[in-house]
Amino acid sequence: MEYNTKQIQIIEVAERLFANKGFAGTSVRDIAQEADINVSMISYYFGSKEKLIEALFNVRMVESRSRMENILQNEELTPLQKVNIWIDTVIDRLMGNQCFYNIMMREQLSAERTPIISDHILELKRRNIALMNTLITAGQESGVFKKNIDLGLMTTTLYGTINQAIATQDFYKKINNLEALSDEEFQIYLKRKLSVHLKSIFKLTVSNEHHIQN
Amino acid sequence: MEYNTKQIQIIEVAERLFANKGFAGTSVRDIAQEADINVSMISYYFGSKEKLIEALFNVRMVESRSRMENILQNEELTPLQKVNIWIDTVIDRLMGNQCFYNIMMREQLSAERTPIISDHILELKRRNIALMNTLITAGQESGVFKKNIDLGLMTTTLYGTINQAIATQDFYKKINNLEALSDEEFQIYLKRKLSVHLKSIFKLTVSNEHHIQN
Amino acid sequence: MEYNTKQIQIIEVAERLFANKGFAGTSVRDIAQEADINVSMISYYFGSKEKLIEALFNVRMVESRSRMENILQNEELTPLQKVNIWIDTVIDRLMGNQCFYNIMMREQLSAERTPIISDHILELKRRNIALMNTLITAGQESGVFKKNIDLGLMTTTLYGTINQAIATQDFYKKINNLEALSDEEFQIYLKRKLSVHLKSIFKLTVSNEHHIQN
Amino acid sequence: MEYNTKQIQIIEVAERLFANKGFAGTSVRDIAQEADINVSMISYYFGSKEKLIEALFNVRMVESRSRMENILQNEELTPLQKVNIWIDTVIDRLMGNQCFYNIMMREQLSAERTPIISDHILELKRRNIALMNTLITAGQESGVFKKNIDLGLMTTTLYGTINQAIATQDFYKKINNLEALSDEEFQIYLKRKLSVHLKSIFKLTVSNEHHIQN
DNA sequence: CATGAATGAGAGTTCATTCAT
DNA sequence: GATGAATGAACTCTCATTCAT
Repeated sequence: MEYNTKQIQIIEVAERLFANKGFAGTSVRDIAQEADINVSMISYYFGSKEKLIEALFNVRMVESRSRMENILQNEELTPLQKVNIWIDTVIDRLMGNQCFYNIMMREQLSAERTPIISDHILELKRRNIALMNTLITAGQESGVFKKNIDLGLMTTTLYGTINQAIATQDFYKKINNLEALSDEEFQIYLKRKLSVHLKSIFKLTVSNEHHIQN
Repeated sequence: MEYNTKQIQIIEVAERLFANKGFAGTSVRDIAQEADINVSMISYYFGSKEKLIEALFNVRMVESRSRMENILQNEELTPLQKVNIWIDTVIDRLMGNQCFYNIMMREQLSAERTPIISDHILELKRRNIALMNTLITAGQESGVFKKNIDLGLMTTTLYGTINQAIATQDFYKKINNLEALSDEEFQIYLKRKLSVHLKSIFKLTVSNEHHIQN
Repeated sequence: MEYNTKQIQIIEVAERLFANKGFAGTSVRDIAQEADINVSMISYYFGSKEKLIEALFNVRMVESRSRMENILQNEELTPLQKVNIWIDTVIDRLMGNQCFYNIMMREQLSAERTPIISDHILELKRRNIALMNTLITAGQESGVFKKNIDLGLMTTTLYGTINQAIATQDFYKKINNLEALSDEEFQIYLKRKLSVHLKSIFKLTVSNEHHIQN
Repeated sequence: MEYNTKQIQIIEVAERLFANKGFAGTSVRDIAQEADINVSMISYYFGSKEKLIEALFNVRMVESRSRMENILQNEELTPLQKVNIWIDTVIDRLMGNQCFYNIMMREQLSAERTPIISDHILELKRRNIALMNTLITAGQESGVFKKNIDLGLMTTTLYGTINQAIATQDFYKKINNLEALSDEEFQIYLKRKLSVHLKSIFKLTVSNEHHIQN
């Protein structure tokens, strides 16, 4: 499905507003005003407000596809290095698309799910789990990773920690007296912190390396 | 602030609906219908829809107060035991009030925050961080906990993992072929899994014990 | 029809609010709050909001009765003196019950009249016209008043001027730089001005005296 | 500010209803029904019910502007002739826009004034007083008008008498047995009566002419 | 192809009144 | 006799969408 310039523009405005005010809390008039278009354009271009958020998911989901497949194919990296790169990739992806992942989080919290969106999310998760499974299994076979790793929960911790960090970043800023930092500086700071934190957790939880180190 | 039986009933219905459909996505007529009361009752009892969600936060926040203070005061427990009990307490609390914590999560995701609610959340977090800080510091002083623990991120991982697990429980059920389990059974299963998983992470990340054990 | 203390209290509050915000613009809750009583009291004591304004008219109309009859019976006064006293009486009555006459004015402006109130007003006017008619006729017979006086229009001018003066008193104050005066002082000032003004008009219009004077 | 045909139509319906039932007593549904439009049109075209009445004042106020300025510029007329023409102009204006001046009267009676409307009224009055002032002063300078004329009160009498006559026209009709007359006939009759009556009052009160005549 | 006008449904809230006590 | 709880209707306004052009 291809979208023209105007549609992309609408989608981007909608993405920001849906993230800030929620889907139901955002009116098509809000979107139209921010995007500087006529209200009827949303229905005209997408059919309905519902279809607009579906379009948003289409665009963002397609974008995120086939980005991670490459990590695994690099044969020069150790499994742990791959895990670390993967962690950084997820951090970058989530932090770089906070609006979108905010909407996705909301959508997951919702009981009244739009099938198309649910399908998108489900597929994305399956793919992520599958990729990670390949990665972990390879590590286990070469003996550097523990057996009995609950992949589902590890993924939950990875995504959950990042999502929670994004959702509560204002609080984190306040608690750690980082209010002097600019938005950009703080984003970089938080990414770095999350990276170290999550890699540490994964190393300790997943790998056997620390046995040797200590 | 005290609420009568009818008000409590309305709050409970509202809690469920706000969790399922979001605040903006839930109309006062939806609530009235579910609670089998007249639409005007919401304004009558709470003043407005906005005030209703504030009342909800008042009730739930008051409930959760002074539940955890007791853990720390038990002098027979080791710091790690306290951390483990604390983890289980948080899991029980979040999983036992999924609706409410769903709403709280949504509220955090929102840019347009209700001041009263934001204040509630901020205060709750400060209290949690402060409590955990006491706990961790005690462990560090007795030498069983590592230095340089980022408490903010540890808390983020704890709450983030549980929240993510709750938000994606349907997916988790599907992935792990647990669809045969009843809702109740699955809740118990998930709690157990989360407990083991998070305790493991905390033990590995926070304590020095594994040096000796291994 | 007799009203108890509480009813009188409600009527007085209602009178002020109806004057300030209009009948439709005043809610029974406004009245109840100002009168410091329960909302249901209005219906309880008067039957309905509609009946309340009727009660108000009952009370005020009864009060104003038989006040003017005495003027005519004083045989020591000349017809013109009687007219002048009558003018002052009307000024005092209207200015002293501005709230009530405000409501009466509004009621007259309304197309959707309450029959009982309309009847009250109609009866009051008939009485006033009849009284004045006696007065004027006596003056005409004794030769001091002109023939061909349009009593209806003279009354219209009398009441119209006073009502207009009351309605536009803020403007009059501003125009004549009287804003330094206290409310009470200004009321006295305006009464005096109206008295002189209207007496002058009536003298010139009604009596033959100025022929002699000049 | 320009209004399209539909807006003008709505304004006209609103004018009549506001005059008949008051602003608060008229619902937007009433207006919509009478104007045969959808309820939402009022908000759509004017923003709100409040803005609708402001629009009404905008329209009517603009209309009445620069109508009277011409009277003064005619150099062939004597001051008294000018006053008489001015009286007829005011009668025509008020009687020809009874609905609007009814609303204006109500607005003046209200304590809770809409600033924009109050400003309109204030400005209109200032203009009228200023114009009349020019007229009277010229007459005084040429010796045909008395000194010491209270312009404010004269204006009050002029407008007050006409407004009162309009407000009580049903009563006047009844009192003078004019119920056989059609509405139109009665309007003409009343205009004529008011004209003679007010001109007489003004002549007697304002001019010195009658000194000579008698 | 794109637009602004227009719509009916539904939003949250307030209304005058009634009911049970 | 008096009250506070509760009601259903009505309020103004905004919603997503459709229509005519």
